[in-house]
Amino acid sequence: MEISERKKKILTAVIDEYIATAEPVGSKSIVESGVLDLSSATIRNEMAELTAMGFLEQPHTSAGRVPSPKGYRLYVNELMERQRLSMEETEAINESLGLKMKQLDKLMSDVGNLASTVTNYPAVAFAAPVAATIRRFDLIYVDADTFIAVAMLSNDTVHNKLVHLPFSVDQGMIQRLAAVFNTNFVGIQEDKITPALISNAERACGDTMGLVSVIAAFAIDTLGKAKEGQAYVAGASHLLRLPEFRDPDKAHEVMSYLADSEHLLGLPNDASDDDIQVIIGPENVAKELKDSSVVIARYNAGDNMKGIIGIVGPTRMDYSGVAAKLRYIAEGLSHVLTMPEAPKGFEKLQIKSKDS
Amino acid sequence: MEISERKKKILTAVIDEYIATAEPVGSKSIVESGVLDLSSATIRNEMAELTAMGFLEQPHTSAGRVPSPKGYRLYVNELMERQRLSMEETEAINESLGLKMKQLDKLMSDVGNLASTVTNYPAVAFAAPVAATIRRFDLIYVDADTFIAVAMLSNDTVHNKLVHLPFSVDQGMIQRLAAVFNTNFVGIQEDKITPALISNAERACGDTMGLVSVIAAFAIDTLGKAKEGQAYVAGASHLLRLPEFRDPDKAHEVMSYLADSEHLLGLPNDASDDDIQVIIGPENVAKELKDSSVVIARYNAGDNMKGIIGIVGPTRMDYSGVAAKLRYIAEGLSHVLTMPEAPKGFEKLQIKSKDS
DNA sequence: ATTGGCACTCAGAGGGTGAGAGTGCCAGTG
DNA sequence: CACTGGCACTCTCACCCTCTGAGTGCCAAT
Repeated sequence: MEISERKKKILTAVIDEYIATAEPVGSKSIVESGVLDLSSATIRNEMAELTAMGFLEQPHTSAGRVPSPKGYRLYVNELMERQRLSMEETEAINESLGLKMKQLDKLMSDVGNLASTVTNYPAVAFAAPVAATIRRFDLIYVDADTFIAVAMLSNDTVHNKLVHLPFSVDQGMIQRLAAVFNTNFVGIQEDKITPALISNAERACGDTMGLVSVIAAFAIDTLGKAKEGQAYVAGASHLLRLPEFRDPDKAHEVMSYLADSEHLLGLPNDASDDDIQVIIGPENVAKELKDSSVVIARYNAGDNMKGIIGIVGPTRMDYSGVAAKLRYIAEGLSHVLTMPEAPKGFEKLQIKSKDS
Repeated sequence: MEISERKKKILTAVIDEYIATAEPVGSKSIVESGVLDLSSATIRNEMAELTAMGFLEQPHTSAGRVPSPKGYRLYVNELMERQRLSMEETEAINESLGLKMKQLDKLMSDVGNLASTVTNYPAVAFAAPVAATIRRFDLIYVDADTFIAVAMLSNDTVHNKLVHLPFSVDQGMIQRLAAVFNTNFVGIQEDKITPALISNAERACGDTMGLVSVIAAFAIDTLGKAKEGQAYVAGASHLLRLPEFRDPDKAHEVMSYLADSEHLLGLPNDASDDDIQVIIGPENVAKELKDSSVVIARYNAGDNMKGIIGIVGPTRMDYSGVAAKLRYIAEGLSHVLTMPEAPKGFEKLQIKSKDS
């Protein structure tokens, strides 16, 4: 079944209108939009056919048409025009990106907030789970019963933990521990940290008080976090602004789904494209999102770590605008994150820290 | 104006009933509750007086009574009984607490989640802002153009930052930098980090490439975070479950208020009590919360850092239950956080890391 | 002081109605 | 033959009205 050029134009007009108003679109408003020089009767006939072909839907006999998921899909794939951002928008984004610290794990919640603010939809940001290993290990001696464990992972994130002990250790022991961890725990994956390995390490540095266990627990925890990924949601309350979520039960369903980060990490399973990915309504595996659409962009943070940033909204979403904004943010992020730290003048930093 | 014992009993019955049902309470249901052996007419008279005294309110002439903020206040201060937690509840809380890492800044979101789950209300958790100083500074050399900056603050939190440079530095320089920072930047507050100080430090270690600035920016950022405190919200979607937030506009108002952590940090300004603090409806300074109540508990994390955990809900809140749960969590936390790290057997840690 | 009774009030549910928006179809037209 | 104007038809939604029932306030009786 072919779809004529004219039908495409009508479909586009219907979707644009519906995205703007959230109300079923009648033949008359298409005529008024002026994209086609036809009478409403002709449009009606065409719309009837589009309905028969499954691109539009009719809430009830005497209402206008509403795009179906299939309609949105065609729109996203072919019809929508690539939107450009306004000066204000690009500037706002640039500014936010410039101010941020450059470490992915600390960045995610900020990026989520940024995306949510810019799009007016809830945003989810997460680091794609990777099987990370420890690249480097340090123990910093603070005082007799306190030290800091620092682990740098293969994905370029750094984690630390302050450890208070109920007994004293001397600085030599700390150094031995660090050395042992750097030889035995570096480069291995989480599941390779076995009780046997621990015992070995304990013997190697003469630890009888379970210090190795404490540090190993930290290592496992840290690697576990990397493996599971971590997700943030920002701006969930934007949902309540939208007419399709005025029903509190529906809003609650989606919001509690988003609140559980386990769910979110399942979102981008079919990682493939470099570009924007759009998941429309029923295409979502999760039934809680069957009336919602998700737009996802990926960004790179060095070789080993990928971040994902997504927007959740109703199927009637401003796909074009959201895609443009996400694309811009993701590109900017990749750029910022892969660039080395450029020392700047201090004055600038001072100002920045004040209005943050 | 005295309030008789009998009036108190009636008020308590009205509030308990209203908390449970969210609907105006009539004289008849008080009789049925069986707390007093009186006829509905007598109760009516008493309720009329309670209304005149301002403890109850009437939505309209022929509806039952609803507690006023003044009524809730009396209830919270005098009438409500201290609830005990069930075995299941205490166990659930204990388990969650036991599994957590012991660093306050990493703990907050977890604690928020816990509180929200246990109470079924949205929870906010934040570290009380303190004017922290850096207690200790370390730079870890990774490779020629990469190092890790680690700062331990006076409030016993540790922050790190991975720094990639667009040029090389040698290990000696890193050591000089660390030494300079440890002599010049330790023990001072954020606003004492001036351009003059930076220049001095630059001269002291012969830095011409802005390295000192980069590290100083990290210091400022870290101290700034401590000074501003940091807030997390968990379980905001619980609001939507409640009849008083079925109006999406109202829900939106409160949720977006909660989403902005700046607002939250203003909440506990009048820190004073050691115990639970209850803020009822219009007692809130923020007008967005004028129909909501906030229950706050404080916990200690070492000498210099205080954490706060709060629950936000409608004025019709299960004050007694929420207070009991928060109290329990806060006590447990204080306990866990002030205890030194007790090394445990590895098997336990292994299991723990799997089901987390 | 307490109670049973009664008249009164008022929000909210239920039901009927009309307006308006939109459709489908058909006959007419260039 | 594609397009259009017109018309009958459909259906939702907003509005209004009525009626019910819960709850009150007050009063006379105990």
